[in-house]
Amino acid sequence: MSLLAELNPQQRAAVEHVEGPLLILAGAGSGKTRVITHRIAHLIAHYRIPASSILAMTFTNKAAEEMQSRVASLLSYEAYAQPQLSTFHSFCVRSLRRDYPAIGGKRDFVIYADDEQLRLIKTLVKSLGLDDKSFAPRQVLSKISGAKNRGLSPRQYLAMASDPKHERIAMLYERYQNGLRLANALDFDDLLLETERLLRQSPEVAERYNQRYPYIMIDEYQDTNRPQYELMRLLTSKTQNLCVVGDEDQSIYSWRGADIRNILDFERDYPSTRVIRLEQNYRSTKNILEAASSVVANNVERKGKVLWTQAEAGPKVGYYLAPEAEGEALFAAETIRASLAANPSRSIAILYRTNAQSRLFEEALRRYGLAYRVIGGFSFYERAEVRDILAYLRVAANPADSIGLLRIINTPTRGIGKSTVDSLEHFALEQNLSLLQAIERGLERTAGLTPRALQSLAEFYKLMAELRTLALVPTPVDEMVKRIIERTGYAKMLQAEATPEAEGRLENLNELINAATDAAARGEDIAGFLDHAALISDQDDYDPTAAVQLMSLHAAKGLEFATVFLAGLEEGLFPHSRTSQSPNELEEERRLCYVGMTRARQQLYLTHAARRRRYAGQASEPSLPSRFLSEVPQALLQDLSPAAAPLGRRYVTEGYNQDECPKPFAASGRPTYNSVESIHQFFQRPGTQRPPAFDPPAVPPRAAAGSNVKLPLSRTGARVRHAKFGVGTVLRVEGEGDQTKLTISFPGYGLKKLVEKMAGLQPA
DNA sequence: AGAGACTACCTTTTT
DNA sequence: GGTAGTCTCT
Repeated sequence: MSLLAELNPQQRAAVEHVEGPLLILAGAGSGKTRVITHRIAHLIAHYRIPASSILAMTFTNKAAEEMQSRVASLLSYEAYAQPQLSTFHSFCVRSLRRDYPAIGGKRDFVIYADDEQLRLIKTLVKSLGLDDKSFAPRQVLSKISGAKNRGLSPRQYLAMASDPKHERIAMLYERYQNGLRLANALDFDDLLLETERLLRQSPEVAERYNQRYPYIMIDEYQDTNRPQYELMRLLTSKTQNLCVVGDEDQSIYSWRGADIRNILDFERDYPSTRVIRLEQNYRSTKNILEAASSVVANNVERKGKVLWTQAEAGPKVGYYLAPEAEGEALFAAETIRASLAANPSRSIAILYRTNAQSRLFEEALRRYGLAYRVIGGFSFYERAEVRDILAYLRVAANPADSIGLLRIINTPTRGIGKSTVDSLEHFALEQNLSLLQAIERGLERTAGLTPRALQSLAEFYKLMAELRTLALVPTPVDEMVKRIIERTGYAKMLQAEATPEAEGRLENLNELINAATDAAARGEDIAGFLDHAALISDQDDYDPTAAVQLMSLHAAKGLEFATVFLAGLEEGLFPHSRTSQSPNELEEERRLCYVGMTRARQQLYLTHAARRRRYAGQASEPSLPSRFLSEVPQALLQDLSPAAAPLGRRYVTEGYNQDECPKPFAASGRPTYNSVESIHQFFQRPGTQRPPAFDPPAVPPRAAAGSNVKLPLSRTGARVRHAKFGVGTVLRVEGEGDQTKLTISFPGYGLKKLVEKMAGLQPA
């Protein structure tokens, strides 16, 4: 049958495997997604397994969607029932919303994401009188999360604590869980752990789920953590028809609890496992594959699979050393411009280790008038105004949510200040009440509050009571959102501000209303909408239509591009300084490098800068080349750096300092990266041909832009049309002449800052 | 007592 | 470049 015809023998074996456990070790670009989607389609079309019996877990919602559509396109008819494709987390939310009461849980819990978790930790750190420098909320949170993922209760954690600091963290852990419980909230870890508990403690539910999903598949298996593993075991205790797909070389989430043992132990826990290796790479050229393989070969902890390809060698891997980080970005922009001029539909990505690096690339691309899209960093649902309105919605749905309440109690400002909130919090803590209850009681007995504060509180309470009533009716979620924006005075506050920023925020709120309208149309209620907002990730924004994509290396997992720039290859940045202490973490960085390199189909560029400023502040500091660079065989590289710069010598040695450059793994007795001297020599080699240096578009001094002739489009309020974004409204005009930059609001795309000259705008 | 200006400190990666 | 926390003015 045609489903199998286009597969190689290993892929085919995987697709035809039906019963019993199957472990697919799939190298980068070996057709992993293809195998999963074909297998699902094959199970349905050939073995007549009902689609509804198949459950496939992915890492992101986007991946789930994509698989869904690929499966649908493989099946010649419209499947009546869809296979269940979802992330672990959304699967858990659905399960708990349905069956949590079976173990005494409440269905109407809220999900505390990052923001709320941190807020809760912060208040706890403060309430225990601890110093938030030695107990940095972020760090505390990750310790707690680590403990949870290892299955340790606060008490067990305390028992293991070997110093006062960890004893305190155990205390915080206990109070944190308590805080969640009081707020009727679950964090991301709890979603998994509580579902696990559900399946363990309710044999009836476990039985039902086992029967419901006799066929289970897991994608990106190398990035699952221990609770996910347990969950998987519980779901497959009956049939063991479990197929997992992973690649230990692409395991990059151990910091989030991903446990490589899940791959290594699989064969032990499922003794009848069949193992299939996919080692033929269909994605990249030989040069790219070889370069990437050489890097990852420096890892000790791996099964050591060898990828091969029939593809041609392709161009060499481009190498570029810029004097400054700005130059690195300009090189990318210039190269992209040339590449798009030759082939406008080429997909291009700039990948970096930290999201903060995106800024320079954005500026360079804007300077070249190139359209781009940033994945990650600040997502829509992380914007303050969006989170504010969502917090109103959450509290309306769940009045116990004190963290949410704290967020909105004085936003927009309504005269409930810090000291009022402080005394409310004290009161709530004393009486063991939620904050909203505390307000209610406080109003009754005016507990030591000023008349003015009481007045404001009474009004706020009335507002929340009204919203609560609406939520109970229940009111459609888009109606709720509109009502909140109106009734809280949020819209009025932003209108009054009358700045471009406020305009943008209003725009975002409109987007939120749109999102809510869509949700309502899909039949989602308030809780459903909130779940959706909490579980959506930046990567779900991924839109393959924009030519240039900017994202972190982590966000690039699972994607591919014709051209990839891997930027910031500098010691301390990549590998990141926080990781180079431990061999394990360093190996993870190296895998991350491997993941990044293998995203490229035809052309890969490795770039770094000799100097870089840590913050937007002044001092730029010397950077050493990343050890990963020296792990790429020299023969595969083509040096594109500007001829003018005396490479290597100056940059590499200047500012070199024994402390900054961690020693090679002396413990293992064999150095895994070259010494500074050899890097030095490596970059010294003569005779490389260099292309002529390029001139970035010049930025003339402001005063020099003499002509005050304003193009007709550059006035605020003008309606313009853009080829990609459609019709939008000009919100702000900066600069003059050729340098005129317009901030334009495009419905559906948000705010864009464009260089007028380059953007090709038409009056609309 | 609250609101707005000012300043130190910061940044890994994210479901 | 951004934000959370502190200081100062109303």
